[in-house]
This record gives sequence, C-alpha cells and structure tokens, in this order.
Amino acid sequence: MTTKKMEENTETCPVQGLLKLLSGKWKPEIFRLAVNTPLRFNTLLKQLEGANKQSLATALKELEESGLLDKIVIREKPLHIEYNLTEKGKSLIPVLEQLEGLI
Amino acid sequence: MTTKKMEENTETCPVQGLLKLLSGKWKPEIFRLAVNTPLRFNTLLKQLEGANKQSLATALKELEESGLLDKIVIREKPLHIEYNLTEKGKSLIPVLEQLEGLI
DNA sequence: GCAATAAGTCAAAAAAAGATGACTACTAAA
DNA sequence: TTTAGTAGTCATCTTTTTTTGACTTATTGC
Repeated sequence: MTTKKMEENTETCPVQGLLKLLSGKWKPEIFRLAVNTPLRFNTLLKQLEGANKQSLATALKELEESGLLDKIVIREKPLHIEYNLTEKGKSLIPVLEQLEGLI
Repeated sequence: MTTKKMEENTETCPVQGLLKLLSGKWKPEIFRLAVNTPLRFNTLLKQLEGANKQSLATALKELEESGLLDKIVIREKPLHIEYNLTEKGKSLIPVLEQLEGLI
C-alpha cells in the first residue's frame, strides 16, 4: 500500500456517507434543535453549552452544504440570519426517530 | 488524569447517541460486512483496505460494547473467533437501508 | 461619525482519533 | 521444542477535529 494520506475515499459504504452528514460534535444537536424551530447563530451559541463560534460556523456550513439546512437572511428589526431544515433534512426525522427507538 | 476532559456528556441528544454506535472510520464498513457473514479478524484486515490491527481491534471492541456485535470463540480446525450481528444489530439493518434511500 | 447587535473569519494551540511497528498469548501440529 | 496460525496489545507518532481568543463585516440607531 502506497502511503497516500487521505486518498480519495472511494466511499464504498453508503452508511458511511449518511453518517457523515450528521457526524461531528455539534451537528446532531443542531439538527435536533432545527426540528423544532428556525435557528439563529447567537441563540444557538448560548443553547449549546460548550460550543464556540468557530465550531458552530463550521457545523452550520457543513449542514448547509450537505443540503440539510437552508440559510436565509431575514430583513427585519435586527437584520439576522435563519437556518431551517430543508425538505431533505425533514425527510430524515422519521427515520432518526425510528432509530432512536431501537437504541 | 484527575482532570476530566470529556466532562460527563449528559448526552442530551439521542441522535448523538445512536450516531456514536457507528461512528468512526471503520465501523460502518465492518457493520455492513457483518450483515452478510460472520467476521474474522484477519479476514477483515484484508478486506478493509488501509485498516490496521489496532483500529480494527478498537472498532470491534466498541461495536461489541454497544451491543451490535457478538464475539464467540470457535473451537474448530484452526481455533478462531467470530463476530456476528446481535439482534439489536440486526434491527438496525432495515432502518439504515431506509436512510440510504434518502441520502 | 460612533456604538451596538448579529454573524461571522483567522491563525494557532489543544485534544481526540487513527496509524505504525514491535511484541504477546494461545493452540495445535511437526 | 520449535514453528505456524489466529487474534490481539502496547507505546509512540501522525493526522484530523475541536477550541481559543483576537479580529472583521454589515446594518441600525443616536
């Protein structure tokens, strides 16, 4: 085996792919909170005890990139940003609930 | 270590708990292989390109500890060990298949 | 213009996860 | 008793992930 570092993961395993969508220290909790209500950055920062801006920003960006969250600018009182579950994101809810029941 | 690093994860999030069962570089692939047939250490080591003994041992132990795999000693020709999906492990299969369809 | 609120970015450090290579333990057969 | 097969462990090193704290950008109100 040639010692290539992170060689292009041919991603032979579909389970791996789906787990990646929610892998990381904060993504699962962020996802759950998003199920109930739209998310805002600073609110989230207070809700997630121990989380920091950087980690949060990274997690939100990745959730957005994988199509689970939508980011929209709200032009209101104090202009802000909202993160909402996409349809794809919502489609995961029942399956995750089912899994929770099994564990 | 007197100082606790990973402070008692109150584990507020069930999604987190279930994702942990299959999180890590090799666990998803190991799980998938276990669906088809009992696993043996050295065979697995050859099947998982790039995996090493240590990582494999750790993954197998964790899968066992979380109740997804059973480890049994087979007293046969060349005495060896077999890892099989537990009932709990098997119960995950249909749900994971469902998730794969969504991603 | 100046301060406050909201949502970030950046470089560096710390911690966790994974990889390496040498070594161990058990059994069975020669 | 030596050798081979199976299934590991251990200490150490490297890579990846997460955290820290300072700095940035944009908008609104005074």
